[in-house]
Amino acid sequence: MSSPSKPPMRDALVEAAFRLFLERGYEQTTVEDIVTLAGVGRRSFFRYFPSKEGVVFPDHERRLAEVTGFLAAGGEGEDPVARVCEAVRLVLRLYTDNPVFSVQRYRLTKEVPGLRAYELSVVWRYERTFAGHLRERLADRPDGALRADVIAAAVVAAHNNVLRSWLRSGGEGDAGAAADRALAYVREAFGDGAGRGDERDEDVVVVVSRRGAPMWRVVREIESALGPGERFPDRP
Amino acid sequence: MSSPSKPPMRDALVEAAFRLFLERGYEQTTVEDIVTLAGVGRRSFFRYFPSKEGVVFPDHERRLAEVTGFLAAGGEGEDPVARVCEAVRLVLRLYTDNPVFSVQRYRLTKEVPGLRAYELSVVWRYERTFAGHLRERLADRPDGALRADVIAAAVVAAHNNVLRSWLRSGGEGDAGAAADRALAYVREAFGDGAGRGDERDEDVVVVVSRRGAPMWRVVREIESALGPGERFPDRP
DNA sequence: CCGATGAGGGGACCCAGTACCGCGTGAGGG
DNA sequence: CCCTCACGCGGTACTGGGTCCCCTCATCGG
Repeated sequence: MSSPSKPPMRDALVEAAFRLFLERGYEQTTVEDIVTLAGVGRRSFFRYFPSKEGVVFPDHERRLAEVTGFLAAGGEGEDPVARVCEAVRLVLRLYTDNPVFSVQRYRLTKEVPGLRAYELSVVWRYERTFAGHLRERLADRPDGALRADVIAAAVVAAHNNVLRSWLRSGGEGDAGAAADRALAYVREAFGDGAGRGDERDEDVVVVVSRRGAPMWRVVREIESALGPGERFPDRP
Repeated sequence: MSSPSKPPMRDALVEAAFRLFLERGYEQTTVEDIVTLAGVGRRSFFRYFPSKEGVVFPDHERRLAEVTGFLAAGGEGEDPVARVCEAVRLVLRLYTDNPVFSVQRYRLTKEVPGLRAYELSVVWRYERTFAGHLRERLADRPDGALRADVIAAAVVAAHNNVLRSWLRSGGEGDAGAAADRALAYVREAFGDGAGRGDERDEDVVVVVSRRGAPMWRVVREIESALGPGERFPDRP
């Protein structure tokens, strides 16, 4: 195992840190204060957390690894967008499984700019993981990388929207159901997956926007969109 | 004016900072080194930039203010998504107007995690500005806030995708045109923005996605998209 | 009994960021 | 002409996050 039973010292540090952060504020608490309360050496703090901000998000590193594994374990024929949506539900669960802790942390990150920045970088790593997964599966599509990036960002934004309003409510309500609704909106927006490759019946998708143009211009635009040499044949 | 003529000292600091960053690396350069090269006091550095990272993104603060003003100046009847897309084009121009500087900075941010985090927080502020604008205009829609957040994230992601590939290419190619394509994809995904704008020059926009379908099916789809009774006439 | 290993502690150090003060300069008023 | 007040700038010292190096000590295998 890579994580052979949680060291109790780590938990003691998180415990002590949050006690002090909530009591006197994040910036008014030094690492020295934390390790003193926890009864350990200052050096040990940085053995377990990369920075003072890191102690506020103690579980994300592991969850990121789990998410990566979850995506890699997906079957080949599966809808990658659906897979990513399930993965983001895993992330949401990291919050909803510990409502009190998450709400406390939310109150901190809302106030302290440094913590917001740190959280952004954490979320960014999730998003890049999702985008990477989608990029691989959408590589053969036109603008596959663009689609992957946009869809990943939309999924994360939907997750964040649901999470934030759940946190603002103090951890009340069914965040999971709200996430399902939000993610359904996203998937619908992208044609239920500009990613949903071959399970769609239609093998043709056409979008036409016409604003009083003569029809021959419409035809010309379509032909140029189709590429050189393509012309409209007669119908059977 | 709120910015009464650029202080030359500020530019000298940026100049000196980038010279050293590119020469010996970001983390190997101290603020002391920068101010020594620029021939000013250490204290002055922090008068002009909030942090060492700040000197790498010297223009974003002003551009953010401009974007905020641009969005606020938008007419009421306008498509808010279109407005946001124009705003993000403003952000892109901040990069494309100075290709060499942007590419140099890109090489830095790519390597240094601290700079990536800082850039994330900068981008986040743009995104929240966009989302705030959309939230106001979509407030009456069901799930208005969700849509606003997701669309803002998608727009930013499209921008980032275009920007990154332009930066990776060393500043070659027409990033503006690529951005138009990418943003068109986003607007298409969201129903062309829940209300299209008519400020575009072209009176015809056609997007065709073909996946090995027979041409007559393409034609049929287009005709059905055009509405009942519409048929393709002969070209002149 | 001894050497190796690894977790933890201690102290020195670097540097970003801040607070405070002191200096020159330049404009305006007596 | 001088005084002074404001202001841009510099210098110094301090706090605190983060790193490095070395020490201790416990455990374990030989």
